[in-house]
Amino acid sequence: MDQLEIFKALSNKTRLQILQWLKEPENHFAKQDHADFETIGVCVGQIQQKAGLTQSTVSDYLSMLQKAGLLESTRVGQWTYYRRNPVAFEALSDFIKTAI
Amino acid sequence: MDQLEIFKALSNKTRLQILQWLKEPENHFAKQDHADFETIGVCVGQIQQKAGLTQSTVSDYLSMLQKAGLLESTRVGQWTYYRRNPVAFEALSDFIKTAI
DNA sequence: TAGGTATATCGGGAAAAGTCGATATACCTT
DNA sequence: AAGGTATATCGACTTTTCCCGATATACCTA
Repeated sequence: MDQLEIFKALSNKTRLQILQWLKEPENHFAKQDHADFETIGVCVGQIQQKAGLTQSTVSDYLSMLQKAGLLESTRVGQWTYYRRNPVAFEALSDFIKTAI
Repeated sequence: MDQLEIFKALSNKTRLQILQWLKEPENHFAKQDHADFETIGVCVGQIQQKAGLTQSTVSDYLSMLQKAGLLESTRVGQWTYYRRNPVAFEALSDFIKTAI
């Protein structure tokens, strides 16, 4: 776990918001046709639409969050689904409580 | 609590390190003449020396951490002592566990 | 194979953060 | 009051981040 990389990933309003959305997908996204976002996540297009930024920016943001370990992704056909990685948040929460 | 401001404050190697030092001052700093760092904190000069950056940079960093709520400061004579604000870390740890 | 859709990557211009040296401020001592 | 020490603030330069448009890649369907 590279905490510095994680904190950098969290240092952006839109990226923070995306994480909040992905915490409760059913409250923030329309139901998807080919995937249950409870288990596999939400596709890039839906996140992009909600964020109101360009596709390239949102794709960048998601891969940044994934590189930091906060998100996981699954490719299914032409879609990439992103979802929270709960373990990372627990570890980070712990780091904050015990190390700094 | 402005989480975005907090995460920005945490997005720097030296600032993260300062927080780790201030978590256990007795393990990282020499005893001070005029103050007990367990209660009042560590003065800027000692932190600067350990960080190896200029005085102005470290002063900036400390005030940034304080603005974010992570540190508290006390002025005594010509010294300013900085110490952890434990409540802020608990709140942040909680935010990470419950909101994102 | 050709065209359509979803996502990723690349290159760049603008804005913000990192870090410094110089200077200002505050306080202490004589 | 004058000089010394500790910290804060300012201005500038460099590096990084933000966010875009354009293009590439991957996959699907007819």
